[in-house]
Amino acid sequence: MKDFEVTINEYLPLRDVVFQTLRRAILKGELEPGERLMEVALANKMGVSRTPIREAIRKLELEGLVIMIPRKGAEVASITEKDLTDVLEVRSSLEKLAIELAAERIADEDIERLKAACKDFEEALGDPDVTVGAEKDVAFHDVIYEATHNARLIQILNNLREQMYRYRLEYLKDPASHPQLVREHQELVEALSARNKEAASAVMQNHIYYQELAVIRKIQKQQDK
Amino acid sequence: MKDFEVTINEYLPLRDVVFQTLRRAILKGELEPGERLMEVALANKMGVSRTPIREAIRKLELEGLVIMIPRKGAEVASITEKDLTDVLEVRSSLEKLAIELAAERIADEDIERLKAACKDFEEALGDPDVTVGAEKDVAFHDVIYEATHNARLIQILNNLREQMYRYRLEYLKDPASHPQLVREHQELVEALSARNKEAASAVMQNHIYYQELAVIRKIQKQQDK
DNA sequence: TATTTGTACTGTGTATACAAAATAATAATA
DNA sequence: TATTATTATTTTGTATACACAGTACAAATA
Repeated sequence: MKDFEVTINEYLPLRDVVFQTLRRAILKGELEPGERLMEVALANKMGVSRTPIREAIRKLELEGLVIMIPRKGAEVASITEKDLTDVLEVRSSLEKLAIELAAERIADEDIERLKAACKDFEEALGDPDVTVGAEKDVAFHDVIYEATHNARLIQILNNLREQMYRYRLEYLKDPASHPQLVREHQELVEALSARNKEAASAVMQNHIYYQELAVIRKIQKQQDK
Repeated sequence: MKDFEVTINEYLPLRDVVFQTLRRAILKGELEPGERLMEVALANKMGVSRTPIREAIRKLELEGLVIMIPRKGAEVASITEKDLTDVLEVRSSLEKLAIELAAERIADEDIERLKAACKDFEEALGDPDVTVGAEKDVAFHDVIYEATHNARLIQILNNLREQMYRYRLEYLKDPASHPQLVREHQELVEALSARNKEAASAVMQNHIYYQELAVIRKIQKQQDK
């Protein structure tokens, strides 16, 4: 009867569908900061009742993506440059921790996965659609995250990364920077293969630093206009 | 009419009351890991309907304090030693970041607040009720957190600290360690006053280290029994 | 006896109903 | 005309209702 084991696994409560949808919309900027999230309107638009909407909002609230005004409802939290630099400050510190832990703990098979991910990224840069490259970049860094074997660290880093979702493409848009990115990835692979903590850390700090510059430049440009 | 401006401010939706209640109960261990959170039962016990209960559970879910089993409901997440060491690993890294940022950014008036908090803590250690000391310890470290002027960092650190809520008293229970704690606090005050990043960082790392030892000892003792 | 089928029951997932607060709009008054 | 009262309207906060999945247990069947 094996043939009928179709994966009907993908069960998701409506609240989680709504949660992910709203989350993505906020991070993409489709829902603008300050915009009110009105339950009935959203419910109608998404073809569900208020209940799943409200439960999704509870999660967004805890994540800080929406703020609640008592008896007035939820509105999209506005992200200031300060918010983002705060995130970047924490993130770069934790990225440093992650790469150091990874250098200590990475398993041999993960090194193989890392090499593959590195190659994938390089190839993806050829694609005119930058999102392809962005995805492969995420995948590469995910391998490093997982090599830390610290679930909590991974969770926080993923969250911080998502906070910057709408800027994630910035550092890939300029093809002139691609060779450097590839080189840094390769250096990371090398350093991790050699379990060289210091080298890996140094490369990573540089790697992150340029991404941050790109993001901050972008923010400031946005604010000017 | 000033006289009647009694702070009726403290409006809290039921969902948040429920959230805080459950959260505290889980962190204290009153709700045991693996225990099911059944909505009607909780609703009856707390004298509310299922709705606020469910919304509170959504937040607990995102925080990782409960895990959802599809169509079966929520149960209290079990915290393993691995979970806690993961938390500690991240926390000590971020405490290091925090103290360094604080050393760079602390304002003069915050140094005064810090000195006061330091004294409060010392006095509180005389109290036979260790929770008093714990509170003052939290207050002291809060001043340092705030001195970082990084809201996101503060939020994450507060969260990590709460994860260890049930172990927070361990390092205060042995009076023999009190002099060292006080000394370290004083050294932190000194280093921060002098804006000496390296010194502050060194003291903090030591300070955290011993707390971690106490917590880990406690966990292992719990697991043995 | 072992296995299946049916049935009742429990509890979640979602929708709807109702009450109270906030806001906007309109009428009334000085 | 400006300002206050009054009334609708909108929207949240909370409670309740209903449908369906999951489970346990008993009856039926081989």
